[in-house]
Amino acid sequence: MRQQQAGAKPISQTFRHPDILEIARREGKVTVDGLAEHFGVTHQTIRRDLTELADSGKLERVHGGAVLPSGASNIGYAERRNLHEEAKIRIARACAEHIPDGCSVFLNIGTSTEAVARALLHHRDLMVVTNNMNVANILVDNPECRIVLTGGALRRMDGGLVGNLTIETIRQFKFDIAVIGCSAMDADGDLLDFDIEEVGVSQCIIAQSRKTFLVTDHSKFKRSAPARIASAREVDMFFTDLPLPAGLAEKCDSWGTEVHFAPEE
Amino acid sequence: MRQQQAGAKPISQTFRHPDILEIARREGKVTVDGLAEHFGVTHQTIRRDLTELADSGKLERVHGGAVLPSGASNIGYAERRNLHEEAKIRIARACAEHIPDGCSVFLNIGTSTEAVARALLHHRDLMVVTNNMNVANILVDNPECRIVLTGGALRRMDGGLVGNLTIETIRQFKFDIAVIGCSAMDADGDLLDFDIEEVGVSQCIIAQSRKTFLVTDHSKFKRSAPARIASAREVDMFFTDLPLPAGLAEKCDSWGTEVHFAPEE
DNA sequence: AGTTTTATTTTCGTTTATGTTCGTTTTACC
DNA sequence: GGTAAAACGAACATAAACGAAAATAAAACT
Repeated sequence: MRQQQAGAKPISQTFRHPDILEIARREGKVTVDGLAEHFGVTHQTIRRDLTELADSGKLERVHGGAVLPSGASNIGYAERRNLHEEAKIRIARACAEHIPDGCSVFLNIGTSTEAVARALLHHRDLMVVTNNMNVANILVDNPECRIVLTGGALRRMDGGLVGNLTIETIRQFKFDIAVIGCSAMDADGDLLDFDIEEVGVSQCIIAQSRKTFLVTDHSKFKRSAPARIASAREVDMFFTDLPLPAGLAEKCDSWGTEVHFAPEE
Repeated sequence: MRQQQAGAKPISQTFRHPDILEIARREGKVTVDGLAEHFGVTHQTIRRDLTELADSGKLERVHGGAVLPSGASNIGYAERRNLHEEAKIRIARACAEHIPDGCSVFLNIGTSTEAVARALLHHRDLMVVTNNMNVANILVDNPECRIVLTGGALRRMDGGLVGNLTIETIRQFKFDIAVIGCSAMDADGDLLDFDIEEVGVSQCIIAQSRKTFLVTDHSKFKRSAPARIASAREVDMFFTDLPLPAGLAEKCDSWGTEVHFAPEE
C-alpha cells in the first residue's frame, strides 16, 4: 500500500518520525521546541511532523507539542508511569549500558523494568525472558532480540503475568542477568514489595540468575511496603538517580554491591 | 535457466544488501550519503539498493536514506489477516454465539481465532487461555474476562508463543472449549498445518478440552499442508462460511460433527 | 573470440523536504 | 473581558533528493 489515495495529502517520510515516536513513548509527551532543538530544524518542520503523526493516529496533537493517544492502558498505571519519568529513563539507560549484547536477561514486572526494555531496543542478539506483557510489546520492535514470555494470568493493572505458572517457568531458566525493581527500600537495605505473590517471583528470579541488577528511583527510599523480597546484599549492581542515604551507601560498599547513579544531564 | 516471474521486477542481489541491513539494525537508520561513501559507489546505486530492500519489506524508505520498519513484524501476516476478512468475522461471530458466558476457553494461534477473540469482547465472566499475544492484547479490553497466557518464545511473525513451555503449560489445564484453526483441510476431513511444532500444540489442546471448535474459512479446503493435526471427527463444532464439499459434509454428519455456516447477510 | 546478461554510472527533468514569511488562532496573564 | 505573547497553519522559494532512461563497465555464458 505505498500508493497515496487520490486527494489525500502525501505523508512525508523523514528520519525524524520514528525517533519522535520513540521519544513520545518514553516521555509520554513531546514539545515542538524540544524537538526542534533536538533535531536542529525549525518549528514549522516539527509542526508538520506532528501533524502528520497525528493524522496517522500515532500521536495526539496539543498546543505546543503532542502526546500519546488517549486509548492507552489503565489510568492509575499510566500516571505512575509518568512519575519520575526522566529519572527512570536515565536509570534505565545506565542499566542497559551494563547489559552486554548477546546475553540472556530477565525483566520483571514494573515501570522501571519497562524503561530498561526501551533502553534495550538497540541491543543485539539478546534473549529476554519476562513476565511483563508490556516489556514483550516494547521489545517486539527490536528484531535482534529473542523474547520469551512466562506463562501466567494477565493482570490488567500493569500487564504482569502472575500465578504459579510464572514461577514454574522461571525455574526452567538460568539467566546471565536479572533486572528487578521494588516498591520500596528499607534503610537497612531490604527490598520490599506491596504484593506478596510478586515477592516469590522476584526471589525465584534472583535464585536463577548469575547477576542481579536492581533499578529503583530515589522515591522508593522514602516509602515502605509489607513484604520482603531480599537484601541489597544479594544485588550485584544497583541503579538509581540520587545518592543513597549515608548508612545504606556504606552497607552496599561492604557488601560489594556496586551502586551506579544516573545523574541529570 | 533462472527465469524471473512475468511482471515481477528482478531484484539484484548484491553483497551490499546484507551489510546495509546490518548497519540499519545497528544504527536504526542509514543514509544514502553515508552508504555511498562506505561502499564507494554512487548515490543512485544506493538508492536502488534501498528501494529494493524497502520493496521486500526489510526497510522503510525515507528522504535521504531508510529506517527500520516501524511495525517490525512480518508483512505477510498483516496481509493474511485482511484476507477473507468479512468471512472471518462472520465465522467468528457464529462461533462466539456457541461459547456461553462463564466458561473456560482456549484460543490457539491464527488469524481466525483472533477474530473469535474480537467476537468475545462482550462476553462475560470468561476465562481465556491462549498462546497468542494478539488474542491477549485484544481481550484486554474485555474487563470481564480473565486472561491466561501460556509461556513460550514469542514468534514475531504472528504473535504466537511456541516451544516446549507452551505444551507444558497447556497440560495443566482442562478447558470447556478449545477454539482452533488450521492451515488446510483435506477432503477426507483431516486438519493440516504448515508448522510441525504447532501440530503438537494443537493436539495437546484438543486432548485437554471437553469440546473442540474449529474455525476455518472455505479457502482452506482448496489448500494442502504437510502436517496432520487431527481428524474433523474429533471436532465437536465446525464453523465455516460456505457449504462443505459433498463427501466431507456426509462424513461430518456420520461423525456427529456439527457444521455451522455463517452466511452473508 | 563474440554475445548476452547484469550491475553501475551519468545525465536530467521532477518531486519532496525544509526554511521563511505572514496573517490567524489559541493560550496565558492581567 | 481584554491584551500580549506564543503557537499555529498556509503559501511560497529553494536546494536537496529522487527516479527514469541512456551510456558504460563488468561478468557470465556460448
